[in-house]
Amino acid sequence: MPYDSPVRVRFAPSPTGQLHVGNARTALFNWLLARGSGGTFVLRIEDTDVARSTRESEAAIIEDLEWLGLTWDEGVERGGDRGPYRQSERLHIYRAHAVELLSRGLAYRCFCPPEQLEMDRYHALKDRRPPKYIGRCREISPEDARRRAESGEPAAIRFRIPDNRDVTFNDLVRGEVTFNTDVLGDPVIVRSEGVPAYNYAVVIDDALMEITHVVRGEDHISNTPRQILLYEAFGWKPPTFAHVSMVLGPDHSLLSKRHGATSVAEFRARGYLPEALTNYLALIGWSPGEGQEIVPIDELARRFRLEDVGHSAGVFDVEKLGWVNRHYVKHATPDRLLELALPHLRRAGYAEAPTPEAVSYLATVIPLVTASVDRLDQIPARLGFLFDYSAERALSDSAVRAEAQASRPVISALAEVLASGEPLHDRDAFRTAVARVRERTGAKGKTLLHPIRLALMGEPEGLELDLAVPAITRGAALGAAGIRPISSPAERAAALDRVLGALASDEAVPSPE
RNA sequence: GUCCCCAUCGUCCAGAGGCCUAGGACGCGGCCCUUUCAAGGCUGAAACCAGGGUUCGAAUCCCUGUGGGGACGCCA
Repeated sequence: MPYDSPVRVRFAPSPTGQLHVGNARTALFNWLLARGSGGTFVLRIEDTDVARSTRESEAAIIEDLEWLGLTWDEGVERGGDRGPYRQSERLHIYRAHAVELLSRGLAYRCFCPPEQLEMDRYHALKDRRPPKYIGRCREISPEDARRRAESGEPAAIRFRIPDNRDVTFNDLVRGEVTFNTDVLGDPVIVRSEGVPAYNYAVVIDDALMEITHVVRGEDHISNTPRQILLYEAFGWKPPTFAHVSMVLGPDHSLLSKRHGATSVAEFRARGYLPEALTNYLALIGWSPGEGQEIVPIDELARRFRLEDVGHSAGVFDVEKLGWVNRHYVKHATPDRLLELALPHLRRAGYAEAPTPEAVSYLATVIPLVTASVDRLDQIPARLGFLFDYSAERALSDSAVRAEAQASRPVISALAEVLASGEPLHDRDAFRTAVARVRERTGAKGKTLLHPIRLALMGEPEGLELDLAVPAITRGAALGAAGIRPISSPAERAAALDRVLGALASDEAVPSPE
């Protein structure tokens, strides 16, 4: 049995910006572990960086977690009996524990001004020494230190790291890891403003919140020995640690903004589905086995084991995310698709304020293009043939224009047939019209359909005409129903024929070029 | 610089000494379908970082090297 007691895990973001997909993956792994084992998932906000933390970021992160479906049982906005869950509201707790450490001589006051520390660091780096705190204030007597602090001299509190000791822990994903304390340097646990520092606050919180498994990014692995020493100082049993590998960009550096979208919010805005993102994120550094790739989140929770998480960093592959997303888009219900696609259509200016009729029209037309789309924000472009028809633009490519000019008879015939015939409400009506054009011109195959496509859709490629033409016809019948008006097939054919006619008479006159 | 972690196709994973002439997925190429582009189906190319051990036998274990990543902060 992998986990003897009920698992309590946590995700502890600092509200200093958007939720990064790498952190989202960490949150996901925690969530999967909790859900898969009937454990508890705690959300704690680490807002001890007063300068950078904002309530806006906190709200944004919470929104993203909820959107992803990574619900938490205990924590901010949900409560629980081990709160408060915002570190800025736990200052008294940190203070009390720091006083204890101080009185036991396990911590000491440090009066080194920040500028001094910066210099130390600079020189250490220059002399190729580890840039750790050199311990200048280590030996100040507690009495002196207290006097200086009470006289108003700014003092941080540092934790005393013992000399030359091996600290070993058994990492659930990496196995046994050992650090010697000599590489460590005494960390600040309480800043001179009285606010706790990360390495200290996490320990207090994880211990008091009874976290059993600390699952976090590999970038924290070298913080672990310091934290273990802190647990020991308080006589607490450290949790089990599990450091999951990092997520990299295509160039193998840490995934960052210069690689493009990195935040959950951006992916949401681009029209990725939450289940696609969680599914894909789970696939970085882990595999459900049996060659399966498309696995819904509940199933992931059932199969996920920390022991199976890979050891090496993984490159974030937008292409594969796109593939996963496409899968979920294809399987989404029409209603949901409509709801999700509407904002994108609005932004494109295609559907500012659609009437109920227009909405039900859009509901029929959106599924036509979803199979060919990786993201929902690509839907407007795929639907451009409806809202954005222009005979002039259809002919802007010279090769296309040449073909169209050669096919002018087909286009003229089409314009005539459509001017007098029935609207092309369905595919049979369309095929009948095509047959008439064929009879009149003798054209068939490509020479028949290519010009017709160009005339009706304004594009040499795209959706099947059998599907597109009825959609155009029905859209045109709608008029201006809070959407951008759609011109009818008859109007389109006439327009293209007219432009082609103008072109022909222009060319009859020798051009000055 | 010091310490820590890591190392299988371009990418993500499978592989826990013989089942490996290394498997799957994304992507890429080809073919099919099709009036077009996609989608879909089929198919192909593509990897065990190097060198030493251990062993009858190593992608799998050990060592060294190399490469990549992380950390060393009054950021988290």
